[in-house]
Amino acid sequence: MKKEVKRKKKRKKKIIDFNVIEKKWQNYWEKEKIYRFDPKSKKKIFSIDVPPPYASSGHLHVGHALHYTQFEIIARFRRMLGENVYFAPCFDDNGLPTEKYVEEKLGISKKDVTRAKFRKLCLEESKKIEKTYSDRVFKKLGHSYDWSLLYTTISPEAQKIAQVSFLDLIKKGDCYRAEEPTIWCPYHQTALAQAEVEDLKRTTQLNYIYFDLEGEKEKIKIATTRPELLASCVGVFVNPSDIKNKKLVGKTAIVPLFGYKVRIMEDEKVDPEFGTGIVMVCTFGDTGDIEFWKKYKLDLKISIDKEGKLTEVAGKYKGLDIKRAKEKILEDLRKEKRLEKQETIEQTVGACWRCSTPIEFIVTKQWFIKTLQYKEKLIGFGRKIQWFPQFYRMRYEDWVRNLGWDWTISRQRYYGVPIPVWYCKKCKKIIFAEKNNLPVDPTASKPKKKCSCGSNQFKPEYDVFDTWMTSSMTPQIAMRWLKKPKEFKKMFPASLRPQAHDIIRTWTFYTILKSFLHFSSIPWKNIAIGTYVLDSKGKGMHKSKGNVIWAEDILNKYSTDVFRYWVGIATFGEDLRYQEKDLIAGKKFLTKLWNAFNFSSIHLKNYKSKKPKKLQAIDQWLLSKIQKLIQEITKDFKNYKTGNVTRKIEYFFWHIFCDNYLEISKNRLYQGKKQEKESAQYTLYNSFLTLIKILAPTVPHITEELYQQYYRKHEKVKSIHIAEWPKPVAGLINEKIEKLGDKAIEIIGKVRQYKTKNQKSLKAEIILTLDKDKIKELKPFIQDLAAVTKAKEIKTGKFDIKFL
RNA sequence: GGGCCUGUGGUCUAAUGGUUAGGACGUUGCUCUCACACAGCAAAGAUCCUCGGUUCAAUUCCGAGCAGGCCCACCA
Repeated sequence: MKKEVKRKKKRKKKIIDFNVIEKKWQNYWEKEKIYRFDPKSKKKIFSIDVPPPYASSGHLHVGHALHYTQFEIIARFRRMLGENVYFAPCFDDNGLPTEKYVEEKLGISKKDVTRAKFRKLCLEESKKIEKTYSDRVFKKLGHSYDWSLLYTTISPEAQKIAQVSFLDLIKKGDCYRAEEPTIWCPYHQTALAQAEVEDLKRTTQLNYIYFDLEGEKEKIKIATTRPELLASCVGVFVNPSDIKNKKLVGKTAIVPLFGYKVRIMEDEKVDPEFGTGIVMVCTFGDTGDIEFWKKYKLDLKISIDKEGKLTEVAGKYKGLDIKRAKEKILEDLRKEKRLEKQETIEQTVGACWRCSTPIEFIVTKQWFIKTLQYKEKLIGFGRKIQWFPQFYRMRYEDWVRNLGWDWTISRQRYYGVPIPVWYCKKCKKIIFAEKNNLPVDPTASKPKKKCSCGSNQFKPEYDVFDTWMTSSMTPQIAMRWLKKPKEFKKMFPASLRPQAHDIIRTWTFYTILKSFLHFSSIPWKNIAIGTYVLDSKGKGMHKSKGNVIWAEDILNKYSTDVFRYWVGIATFGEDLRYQEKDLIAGKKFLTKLWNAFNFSSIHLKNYKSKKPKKLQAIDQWLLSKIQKLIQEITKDFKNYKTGNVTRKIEYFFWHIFCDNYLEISKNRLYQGKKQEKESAQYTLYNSFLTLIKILAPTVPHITEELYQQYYRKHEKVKSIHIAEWPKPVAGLINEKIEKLGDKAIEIIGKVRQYKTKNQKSLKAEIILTLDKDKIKELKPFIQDLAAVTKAKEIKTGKFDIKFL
């Protein structure tokens, strides 16, 4: 009972109020402009191409918070290394998510209001969300952005850059408008890029349909999941090696219900095992159809329109949507006894990544950027960039190699960057906006000059750009390509692009593409792929699975620095399982750091920053080890191996510094002679300062607090975050002394073990007997050895311990 | 179907071509020792996924397999 009371008292005394510390220093950093980028400085620039987050008003997933904090730690490290860090915060407020949010929040549909009005509403809402987001997320997480460099993807500057990019590519011949089969979402009624298509698993009916053969009694059976496309059938194919069907080649089939004739041809791509081994090609059911259509120059019969309804090509089925048309056509086939059977099969189809509506392939006029002809070049540029970890480069290369389409950049949406183009109503000529008038919204303005045909009547381009058209220019937007071309030149290519691996095929690819097309340059020297957070069982976190951990809950429960410590154990490119015990360990670590500081500051009260003539052996031992630590973690940081950094510091601090060095030094600090004490104080001062410096990028609040409490008055620099990163001093590395010190610690361990086994208190006084050689060797450590093991006497002989 | 990554005590992980495979969490015992019981000390706990190969020597290198994860493609 007494014990309990005493325990509680003690505990109360030592608790750190993280909340107070965090707010205090966040305000201080802001007030003192600690993280300002200095455009005039001659220091080496480290520029970061930050992923613009979509500022959702909802909660923030731990994975997302980790991702943004992970490279923020790198920014802090580089700043302390003495580099001029260009770290611009940003928001992505361009595109469908914003449209959807505004529609939901205001209870309107974009179709109810004018385009201009809707865009205005989107802008207003984005601004509001971004404000709360930056306060609640970025500042709360202690991020060190230079807020004066903020940009948003819908800002006039960003729009201008997207439009300039477009015009430049038109000029270079890398951008064109064409009527092509395009990936189409019938729900959103817009074209999509290959990257926006996701797999959708579903069960469907495979229908076996009889086709007549011209001039023959025999019928053939064709299996299809899309009977509604019968009206678009433009050819029938079999595999040339398919014995049972080969005889059909060259004959003519008659399409049921519609009665027209199509040729039967052969192609190796046909799988003789699927269905009946006979395929009908329609324009268009899937990418295979497009391939056949192009390869054999088949007819074009468009039977599905932009809204997903059947066209006049489908005759009496015109106007029906895909689902109804399928039902009706199957019904009619059944009536005509042309439907042999139906099989239920599992099928994966491409679907719109936002609404999961299966995509269609529709021929429309769209704008494209050339990609296919540059594949090899783009792979080459990918190799000029350093990837962390390196294997992710393979993902990029695989994607580039397998590209099947040029990039469709036009979207049939409302909110987005407009395509700066008009069409002459009279002669249909395309009129491009003038570069110095950008950004321009063609629906709200007119070309400055008449068309060359003399007409003054124009039809604006209503389409807007794919959001990646802007996002692919983030290095240019972030570093003010158009506004400050001189500074831009100094910073480009950027130093670092941090990003998630799931958007290598989009963001990475498009950014490299643009940089290649506009500048013949790589966009950044390094790309670091962030950590992907899984749940404790190793599964991805998804709202639908109910296993999501919210960052806010963790921050409230454990504080920002504890959260950041957890971020610190992650390594770029490696998955991390979320486990609460990791946060508990982080919390313990910070408490230990706090306590070690309390101890140190007591003994450093009257410290005179003067290096003693001779450092004692144990001090040399610690200083030697710390030089190596600095060497290693500086290298690890440069290679984005942040997990190693944290692990190494943790081990050093806990086991070398606290468990051994401090314990051994206690005697000297409490009752040592002047010389001994000064040596210990010097070492303590410098090693602890080094420790909080190397921890500062990861846990910026507590390290600032400790720095300000004690070191500021000695070191003068106004924040630890702009203090100089420790440099390893080669002269302090001493292998011999390290080995001896390690041996002394080994002996201390043995003595402790012996005492525990014999159920003696660790304070029990002993006589320690050591080999003659060992005593000689360990002479510099004998005094410490005696003090820590409570050895009254150290004698020569075989290793032996006697209790007094 | 193709590509990439991973596989170490109960759990999470580290290092390593050659002594007792390191640490954290958890478990057990002892100790409030003057920074810290959110601590210290100690103990128990591992066929280093399986099978082959290279080697004097493999948990480590190579190959195959199994399992998990991710990306991509195909699916008429």
